[in-house]
Order: sequence, then structure tokens, then C-alpha cells
Amino acid sequence: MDRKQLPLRADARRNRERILNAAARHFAAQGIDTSLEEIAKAAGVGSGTLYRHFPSRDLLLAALLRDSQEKLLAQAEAARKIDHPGTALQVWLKALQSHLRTFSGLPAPLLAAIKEQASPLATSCQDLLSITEELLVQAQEEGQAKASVAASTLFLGALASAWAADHAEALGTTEEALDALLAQGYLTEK
Amino acid sequence: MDRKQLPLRADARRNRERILNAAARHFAAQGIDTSLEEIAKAAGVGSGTLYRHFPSRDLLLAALLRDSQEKLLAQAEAARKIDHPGTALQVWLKALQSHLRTFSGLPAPLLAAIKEQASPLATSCQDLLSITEELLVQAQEEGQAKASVAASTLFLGALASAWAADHAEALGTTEEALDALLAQGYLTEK
DNA sequence: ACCTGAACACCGTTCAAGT
DNA sequence: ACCTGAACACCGTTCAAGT
Repeated sequence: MDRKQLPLRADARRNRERILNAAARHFAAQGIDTSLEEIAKAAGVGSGTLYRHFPSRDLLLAALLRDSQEKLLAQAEAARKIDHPGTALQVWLKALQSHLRTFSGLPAPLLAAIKEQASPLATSCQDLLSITEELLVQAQEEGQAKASVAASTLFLGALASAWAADHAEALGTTEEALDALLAQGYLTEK
Repeated sequence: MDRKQLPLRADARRNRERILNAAARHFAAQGIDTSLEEIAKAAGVGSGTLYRHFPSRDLLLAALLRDSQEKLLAQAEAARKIDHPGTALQVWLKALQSHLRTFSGLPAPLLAAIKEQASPLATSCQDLLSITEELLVQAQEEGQAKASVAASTLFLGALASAWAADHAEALGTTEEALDALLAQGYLTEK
């Protein structure tokens, strides 16, 4: 399928940009379940225009995540170059979790995306899962990660900890403490 | 404050029961975000009647959880009688997680309840946190749990794993594997 | 005292009319 | 080709009218 796309009319291109800016602000401030109508209003466009550019909330989200996603893939590349595979896995998981915390409420649609292949978030999610698997297997081959752990379990754990991270302070704990709890489970002892 | 309550008119009492039954079915089948209007319809009452009995979704939820909650408190009592405090903690956390999985989507309102004391779910949540703390401290005193771990972190971890548990199968992993990942982090080695 | 269902508010989504 | 905003649908919540 062609993905030609680009030659947007000047006003359309400007509107698209405005919508993305407003959405980034609102998603960051209120979480990803915030009202799309308000985003359209803040962007100074009619709600129909928002839907023309981003027919679903997931498509808008996917567009917003693109930057963070690319940064993450670069970090994956860096992790691959680390000698010690156990460390590489740890570095990767840390970067992954940071990505998953880009917006509050992000884990839920990402998880949903994995089930419904149709979602625009699905392929990128699959990529992240593949990278996790690749680095996990290498660590396991060197005996630096437990053989009993599956990549999907680790990935789900990362999603879960991102889900919880928003609320860590309110409960009197910290994101770091939560990460530490999770980080113990997959490494081989000592 | 008086909490006299009970002398309900016969029809009111019957309606209350019907609402609870319908809600239990719908919450179990669709998760706790399902439409209250549909629950009222399934119960054969007007929506106003549902709101008269349960002015907020959280109050309805709290009423539904009461049974499960009592069972859980009994399990806490049983855990306290176990000689080995590390085991007692493990048993408790297992029971807690099972409770948190009563309905899909339950972790979110429970977490929210801790922040807003006003919520009808808040006090019961605080109880669960207190029990976690009590059993954790005992395990720590015997050197069977890491001194660096906080009860709130463990509790948040349990909520997070309950959140993820719904989706474990879809991802090709299991609730057990996820639990195992989390279970490693708080015990002292060997 | 309690119930009902119409009414209101809010928001997601579509689409006819405009430029 | 793209935009606007009114229109529709859905659901949570309230309340006047009924018994």
C-alpha cells in the first residue's frame, strides 16, 4: 500500500501541528483519557478537524509517541553494544519503563493494542516486545538471567510498574522502590 | 453519627438485592467500568433507584466487595498464626492479590481511594495496607524479608500485578509467572 | 418512603454546508 | 481539499411527579 500522504494544504498542516501541540500538553497534564473536544478547542479547530487528522484516539497517541519511540529504539541500539548481557537487559528495561511513563494512563491502551492487531500502536508494541526478548535471551545464554522468565512476563511487568508509577508518591513510596522490587525477579542470584 | 439504616421497606430491600445481583454479574463479566444504566435495566429498576441506593459507583463497589473483604480478613488472621513470618507474609500477599482480582479494573478505584479519604473504599484499603505492614515488619525482624522494602511498595506492587493479571494470557504469559517475578523482590536470599 | 422515567449535561463521533 | 459547528448517540446524574 502507498503511504504517500504528505502534500498537505498549508492550513491543514498548521492545524495538524496545533492539534499535536495541544494534545501533548493535555495528555501530559491530565492523562490520555482527557477530553478530545477540549483538545480541539485548545488547538483552535473544530472537533471535526481533529477527527479528520486523527480518526481515533490511538492514532493521535501513536503520532505523539513517535518521538519518544525513536529515542527508545536508539537506546536499544546502545544497549546491544554493552558487553555484559545482564547489564544490557537492565539498561533496556529501564529505558522501556521510562518510555511507558511518557503519559499517565498509557499502559492500558498499549496493552489493549497487543491484542487487537488493528491498533496503530500494535506494531510498535510488538517491536518493544521483540527487543526485550532478544536481550533477555542473550542474558539467559550467559546465565545472567533466569531461564524460567519469559519476555512477555517481563514486558507485562514493565507495563504494570508504569501503571503504578503515577501513584507511587501518593502512597508514600517511590518509583525507584517499585522498580527495585521488580528488578530482582529476573536476574540470577549474585 | 448514627448508622441505624435497616428498616427498609419491603420493595426497597428487594430492589437493593436485585441491583447487587445484577451489578455482581455485570462487574464480573465486563469489569467495573460497565454501564450503571444497564445494571439498573438488568435489575428491572429505574436508574434513579440505583442512585438512591448507591449514590456513587464506589459505594456500589464497596457493597459488592464486602463478602470478599471479610474472607480476606479471615485469611489475615490465619496468616498471623503461621510460625514462620516470611511464609506468613507470602500467604497474606497471595490472598491479597486474589482479592484484588475480584473484578477486572478494580485496582484503579482502590488506588484512587487511598488518596481521597472520602471514598467508601478508603478505610478498607487502609486496613489492607496496615496488615501488610504488620506482617512485613515481623518478617523483617526475623531477617526473612529485606529491611529495605516498604509496606506501601509491596501493596502497590500487589495492585500493579492485579492490574496486569487480566491480560496475562493474552500476552502469552500467566498470572503465576507474573507473581513469581514480583515475589522474588522482597524476600531475603535463600 | 420509595419508585419511575423524562430531562439535563457532557462528550465522542458524524456529516451537511461552507470556503 | 479542508474546515466548521450543528446534530446525533450514549451514558451518568438529577428531580418532578407518581404510588
